[in-house]
Amino acid sequence: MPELPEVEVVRAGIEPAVTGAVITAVEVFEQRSLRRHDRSAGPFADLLEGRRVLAAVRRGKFLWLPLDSGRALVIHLGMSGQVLLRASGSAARISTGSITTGSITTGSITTASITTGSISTGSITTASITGGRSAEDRLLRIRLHLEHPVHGELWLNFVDQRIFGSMAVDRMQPTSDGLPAGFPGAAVGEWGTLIPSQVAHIARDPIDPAFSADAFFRALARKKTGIKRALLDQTLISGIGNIYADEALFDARIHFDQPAASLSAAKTRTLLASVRGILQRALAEGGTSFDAQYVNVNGESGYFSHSLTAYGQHGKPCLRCGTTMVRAQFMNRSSHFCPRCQRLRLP
DNA sequence: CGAAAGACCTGAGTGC
DNA sequence: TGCACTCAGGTCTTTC
Repeated sequence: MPELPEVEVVRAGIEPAVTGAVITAVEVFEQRSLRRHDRSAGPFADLLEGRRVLAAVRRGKFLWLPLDSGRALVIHLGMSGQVLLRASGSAARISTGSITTGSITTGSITTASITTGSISTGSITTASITGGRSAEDRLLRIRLHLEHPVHGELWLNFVDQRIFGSMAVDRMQPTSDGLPAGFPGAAVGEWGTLIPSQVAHIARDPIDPAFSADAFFRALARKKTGIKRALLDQTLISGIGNIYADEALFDARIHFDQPAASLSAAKTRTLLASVRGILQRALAEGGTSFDAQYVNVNGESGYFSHSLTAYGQHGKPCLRCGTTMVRAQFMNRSSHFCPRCQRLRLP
């Protein structure tokens, strides 16, 4: 369940390897991973091969690589997607029975063995071998071959168990406010204020300098739905998923089903501060590097699970008051909260 | 039009 | 051992 911090870790991780690189070849192993690609503009691979990548940009959970063709490669990780850098020719997809896949030595990079520890929330849980193929092999959906002027030949592997994630080549359009489309905001060239058409309807995320808190508050006041549903609505505020929604609501002491329009102005400001605090803390903990990108884009430990105070904490005492945390069904998923700190207050 | 429900997905885990 | 079933949830589509 990659949310904003996890996607930013991916963006920052691949940025130095993809910026300036030329896409020399594209392999698609799973057509369903191209579900969001509009073929009317041309076949996916044809629109990529020979193009140079200009940058790596993110808004909310969407990531895109602007290309010198004027289009962009849009990446969404869905629930289980990963973007993994590998040295060209590493063992993934061609290994035969070795429990370690992709052991490479390239410059400062020493290994790229796929993680064997379990990741607490989704993604690849083990490097289990099936028929001599590692999890990364079996779940590899798309591979881009890159030629970088400094780093040489690289593979960018798109790995995705549940195929909720996707890649697509999309046309660009100006942002509605004329401001930089995402992070990083500094426009280097004219693409800075252009956004992929399929990302244009997504709101800015709360750590975007151009995010409008007032517009968010006004949108909340208009909503005839619960606050958590509003937090998960990417057209109101982007980057928040089930985990960080629960964390922020716990921090702000708000019940997940509290009507959004019923929150006081002060309470909505508190909530936004909680959201920002949670995301910034996760970002600080998830700092990554080019090297780390070779191992596991979600970080070797997977999620920022060690810092969770609400999500998955049902049955454990509330960190504030000691009351047993509970889990409730909500939108076909789970909400975790403290029944004492986060009471439903009907108007 | 907005809100809610359904569809899309796979593999780990559970109960019988 | 095997089988049916449940669960995880981001986003798009369909329904009301």
